[in-house]
Amino acid sequence: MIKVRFAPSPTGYLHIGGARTALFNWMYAKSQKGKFVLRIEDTDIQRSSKEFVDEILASMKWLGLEWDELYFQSERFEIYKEYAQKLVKEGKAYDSSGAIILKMPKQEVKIYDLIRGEINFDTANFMVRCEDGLTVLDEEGNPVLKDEVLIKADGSPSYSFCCVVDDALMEISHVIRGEDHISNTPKQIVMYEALGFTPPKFAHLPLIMGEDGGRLSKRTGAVAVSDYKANGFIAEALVNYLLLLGWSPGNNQEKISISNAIKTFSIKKVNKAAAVFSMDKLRWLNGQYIKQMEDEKLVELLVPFLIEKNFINRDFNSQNLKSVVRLYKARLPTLLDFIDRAGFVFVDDITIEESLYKKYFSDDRKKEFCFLAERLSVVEVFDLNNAEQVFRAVTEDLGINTADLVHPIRVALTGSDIGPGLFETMVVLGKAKTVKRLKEAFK
RNA sequence: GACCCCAUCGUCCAGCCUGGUCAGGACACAAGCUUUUCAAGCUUGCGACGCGGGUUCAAAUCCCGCUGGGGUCGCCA
Repeated sequence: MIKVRFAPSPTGYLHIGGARTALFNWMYAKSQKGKFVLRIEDTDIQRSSKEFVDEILASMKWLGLEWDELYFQSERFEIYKEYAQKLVKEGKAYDSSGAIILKMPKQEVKIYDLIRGEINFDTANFMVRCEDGLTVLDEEGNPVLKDEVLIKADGSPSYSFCCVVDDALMEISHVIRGEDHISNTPKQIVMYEALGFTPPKFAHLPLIMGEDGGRLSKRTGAVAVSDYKANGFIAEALVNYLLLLGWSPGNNQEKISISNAIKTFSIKKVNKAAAVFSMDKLRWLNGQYIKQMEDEKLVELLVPFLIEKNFINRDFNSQNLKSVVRLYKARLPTLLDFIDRAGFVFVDDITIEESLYKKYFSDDRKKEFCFLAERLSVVEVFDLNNAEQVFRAVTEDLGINTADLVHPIRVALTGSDIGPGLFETMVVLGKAKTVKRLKEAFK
């Protein structure tokens, strides 16, 4: 039975790197018909918080990474203590002013990593060092090995120890985690051996780097999964982007659902090299998902953003909203862009920037605008066809170039000189607002 | 510094295991088409096997070294 786990620490939000680790664990479990365990590593009582636990659970659900079992390490302190004391009795660990410390044996440790192959360590390299960097020697002149803390002086267990005890007790078959954990794997293997447990198989995922090549940080883009949600990203798009970061179905496919991905997912095919996170590509992919999404679904996702902005209230007209959405769905990298670009539809009055005013309103078109407004105001059915016909007739009557009027009018109606076709925009805005904004543009 | 990991376009990924197709796709960038502006879409272009040695008839692919990047060295997780 394949069983994997994702073990975040609730000392911060679920970040993009953790999400990728969780995703790969989840995919591996699903592809192998195994189980996915979520283990909250809240042994650091000071730094852990309920708020972060809730945020992590919510983010996991948002991404669609449901778990089969959920554990909290803070509820298992007695178990860890019991195993530590067992090691003391067996002479493999010792007390030191309240703490329990594992005696580090001098030995070679082999790790078989599913992604990287064999990795060799020698515990002789885990030496105690002075502040000046020199190694500490014993009476015979041999380096003193650094023993591992199992239980801290305050009685709380150390990370490595809980991890080993839990993985063994929870019967985790594969430990899939970030590459930053390679270095503490040999120490954990020593613990497995001391406890008489068989170590699981390991797979160390390449890290995700920021666009500057360094660590992923706030400077290089959002880090928390919840920020991506708040910034208008689609969960499926983020998952799609993340699963292609270090893995590929092998056929140059860029858009792939998680359910299709698990059909061909193989942990052995995961890349070894770290990947740089590209916000540009994520935005492009997100736009692809938005463009191909059902209108109803898109409206549903947009509603919370619109309500928050006070653009609509709870009894909004979903038919109207859907027509606005249709107009914009092909040009949205994120849901937030809809708020920015289509906001003019929902507010009573718009403001026109000084620069746009200068650029498009330097010629006084008050007469033309009002003339058009009058003609539009008597249109019975304010649809695309009629709006365009009236507009064309007006430009013909006035002997004016279409383009000379189109651009200033777009600015007058939307507050921007970029956007969809003018007549579609008018229809979506509605007759009343269109006429009003035309009349008031030159006031 | 010590130990460990890694190395194909600016970025992500395919090709590597099982040497032999002008090294392929995507993002970004540039140009064109379309057009009522902006997107979207379509077409085209730009652009990489880090370096040096081997092995071989033949190396992106196998081996070694170098260089470069990253990770870890907490009674944090």
